[in-house]
Amino acid sequence: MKTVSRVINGEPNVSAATIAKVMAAARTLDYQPDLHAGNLRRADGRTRTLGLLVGSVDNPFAGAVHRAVEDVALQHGVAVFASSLDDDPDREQESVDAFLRRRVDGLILTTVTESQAYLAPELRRGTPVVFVDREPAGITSDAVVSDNADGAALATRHLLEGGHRRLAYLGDRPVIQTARERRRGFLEELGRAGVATRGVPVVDGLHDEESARAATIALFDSPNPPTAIFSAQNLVTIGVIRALRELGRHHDTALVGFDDVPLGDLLDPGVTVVAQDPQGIGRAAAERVFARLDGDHSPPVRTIVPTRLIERGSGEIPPRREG
Amino acid sequence: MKTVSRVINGEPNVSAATIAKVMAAARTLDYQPDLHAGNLRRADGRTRTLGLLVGSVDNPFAGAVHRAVEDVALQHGVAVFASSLDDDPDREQESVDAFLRRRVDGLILTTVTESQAYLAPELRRGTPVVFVDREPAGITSDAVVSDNADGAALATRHLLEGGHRRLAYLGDRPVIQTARERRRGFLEELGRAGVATRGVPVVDGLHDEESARAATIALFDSPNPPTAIFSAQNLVTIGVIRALRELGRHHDTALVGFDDVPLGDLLDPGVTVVAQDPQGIGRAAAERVFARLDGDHSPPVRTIVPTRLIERGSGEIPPRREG
DNA sequence: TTGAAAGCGCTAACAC
DNA sequence: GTGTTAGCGCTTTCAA
Repeated sequence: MKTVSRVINGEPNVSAATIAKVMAAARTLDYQPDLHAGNLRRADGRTRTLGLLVGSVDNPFAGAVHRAVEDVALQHGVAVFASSLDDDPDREQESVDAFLRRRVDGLILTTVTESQAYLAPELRRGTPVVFVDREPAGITSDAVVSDNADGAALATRHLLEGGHRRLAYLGDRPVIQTARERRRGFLEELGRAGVATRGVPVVDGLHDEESARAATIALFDSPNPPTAIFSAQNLVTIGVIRALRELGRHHDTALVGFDDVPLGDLLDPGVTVVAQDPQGIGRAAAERVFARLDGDHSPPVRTIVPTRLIERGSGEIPPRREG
Repeated sequence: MKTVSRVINGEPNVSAATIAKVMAAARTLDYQPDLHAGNLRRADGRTRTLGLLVGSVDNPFAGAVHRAVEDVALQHGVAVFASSLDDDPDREQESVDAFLRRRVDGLILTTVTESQAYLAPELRRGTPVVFVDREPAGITSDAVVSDNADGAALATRHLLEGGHRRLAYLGDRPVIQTARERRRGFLEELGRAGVATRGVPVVDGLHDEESARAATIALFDSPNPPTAIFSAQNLVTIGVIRALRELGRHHDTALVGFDDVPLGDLLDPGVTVVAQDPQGIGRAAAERVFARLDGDHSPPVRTIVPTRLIERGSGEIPPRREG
């Protein structure tokens, strides 16, 4: 009997006796319905599956985003494919293709390609695409991001208010949209404060602890080293901390990082950061996907998840007085 | 023409002209093959999909495992579903069901159920199941684990060799197999060293930073507090560190943790740990799955990934001399 | 309340 | 080299 389908899906109009028989058989055979086979014919065409692309699944920011997405997805009976981007445009394309070939119902993406126009056909087909962490280019779709320029300005203002005038910027590669925004926020805040930006060290292209560490050491190998550092990324902040310790400068050089650092409150000094809210970002992104799936056809939304300054000590170190 | 299939899959015996025509059409229509539809009929029945269940995707240990699994899977063109267990047996069952309904080719599981016998039918069906971090119960299958008892003994021996005799154990809930193993390793090592275990504080059931912090504070609210602590889990270690600082005891109480702690080398004192190798565990587990899929039908293998002691300071603090 | 027939998008097997 | 036919496990539609 093909009434089996009715029983499995809990549809009405089946006699109790039939239900019992089918259930018994299912148990004996360890039957598990094949979701994908059903989806092939099902009216809504949903695979109850979602694709998530993050920086790397082993990075704490991404982990928090992932977890929040999973929690929302779980409530909808949706499973999530997770992949790591590694800031590699080819990997982005391959991951997205892999998701699409598996007919995910929605996409939550951190991207590194110059343009995501390649997603236009999929968007037209009705697949919800939500960008997280970084905003899309060459295409318009929902996005959930931190206000990077604003957060960077907040960090910078904090240092300026502490009396610093010799600041330095250390950040990630400018191909990354958030890196550009954070640098912009830093420079604009200096401008607003009337601090001349020429002569301010702006070191780009740092991607891991080691390059940040080396750059910091180089920075201090100059006649007039900065009294305060704004490090615009996670790993960069850690590299800076290592360097300052090596130089014995961690108690006389102020540091504010963008994005929180694990155990940042237990270090000495505590690490002052502009923290993002990765959980909030993940949740908002997943909710956006499900709203779209539920028929929300309003224009694309840009959701900004606030950042906040957490003072822990390193950002409150006053400028050195020099003779 | 249904020769399309041949072109898409790069099969031989198609003329160049036909290939070109098909490719052009595919491009125009933004065609993406439906992997699942194909799988329905394909001989090998592979979905090129894998299910991974970890403690929580936002925990650093799990993140590293996940990343390693992803890297191996990627080489095989396999996408991975990741879910969080939260040490909840119901969640385990639901996640596994969700994976099975999606016909994953293999399963990599951290479990918390008392018995995983419920997987027997799936195993008989030929789906490779590899247990990670914790060993299976009620069923036999491949497993990739750290040697928990051995690692705990290593940590304990290190403290004993430092001259400590008043040790304390702080660990996770004993429903968790690794927690039991680590406790066993600790107690057995004390026995081997001829240290009486009665009177040694063994605090179980700690699951997060806060409970570990409270337990540590309680420990010091006694006439003869320990001079050395073995904390048998990640978050427990962090809770202990917080408590020791609050008590001003972090420089006169030795501490060795099981499982590494982020930035453990930057704290003061540096955190001595018995580190696991989550990357190695993830890689080995994924390789096991693919070996099984490639036809390896040898008996189940238990792979032990070594732990290692990393001395950073906290574990080398000598016992207090008391008057 | 139940079942039979068709078809989802693809691949297998076998013609042509 | 290319096309045809059948069928994977399910849901849809419609008839009984």
